[in-house]
Amino acid sequence: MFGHIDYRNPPELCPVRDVMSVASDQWSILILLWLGYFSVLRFNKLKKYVYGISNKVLSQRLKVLEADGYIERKAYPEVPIRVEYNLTEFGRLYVDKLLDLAEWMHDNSPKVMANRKRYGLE
Amino acid sequence: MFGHIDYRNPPELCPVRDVMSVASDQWSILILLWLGYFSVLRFNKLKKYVYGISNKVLSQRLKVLEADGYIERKAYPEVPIRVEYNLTEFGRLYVDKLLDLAEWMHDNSPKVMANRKRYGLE
DNA sequence: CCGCATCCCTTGGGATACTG
DNA sequence: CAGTATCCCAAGGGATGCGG
Repeated sequence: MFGHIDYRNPPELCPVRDVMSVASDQWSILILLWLGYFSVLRFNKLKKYVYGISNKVLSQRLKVLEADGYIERKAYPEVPIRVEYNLTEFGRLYVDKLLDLAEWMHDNSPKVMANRKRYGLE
Repeated sequence: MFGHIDYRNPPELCPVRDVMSVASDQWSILILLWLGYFSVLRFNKLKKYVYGISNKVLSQRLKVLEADGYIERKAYPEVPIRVEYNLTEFGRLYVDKLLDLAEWMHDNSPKVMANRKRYGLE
């Protein structure tokens, strides 16, 4: 344990592992970052920005992120229907952390790449 | 793009996505956190703490983390062989960020869980 | 003890077509 | 337009046994 967190448990018994598995999922991170950048995005815009994501995965991730309280979904009953996604206040807090992390990775990716090369992988 | 990072690219063209895919992998995170906590760990200890990980995945993640420069592997040619893993200086920097994130998730997991319940999932 | 090699299996996820 | 439903595939990952 680190202070009070015990990762030495399966996800069912460790909320942190559980929460983390959603929040640090690759696709979810990208979704959150783009929502942070644009504030509001519709399904197909999101799909365009989160390059390579499929319909299925996008809608699945959006549902989970909504359930966990990171994002908000608003549907306007027009024809054709219009749906908008945006961060909640909670989600915004998390995105700030993600941005910090992303910035760090950007700054250090050259180092990582150099390491890989030297190591012989890739 | 956020400043200068363009996530709107496949991982091959976006180093950040690439680096992130290693660094924010679920198993890798747990490995790094435990190494941060104990400073030095041997293979089987690691396997014990990173609950649920298999031989195969553990050794694969260790190799990648080493290649990317987060950890260091030292093999002592005894019989039977002894191998120790520890963070590099670079890895330590990253773990500090992870710890911050983990702390945040710990603090907020009740909120997330409550959200989920209210949402009806799970 | 470390960790590779094997085998097998599950399941995440891609592509596409379709509907409210 | 926003998603669901379907089908299908590749690959990640678990368990185990062996070898250095």
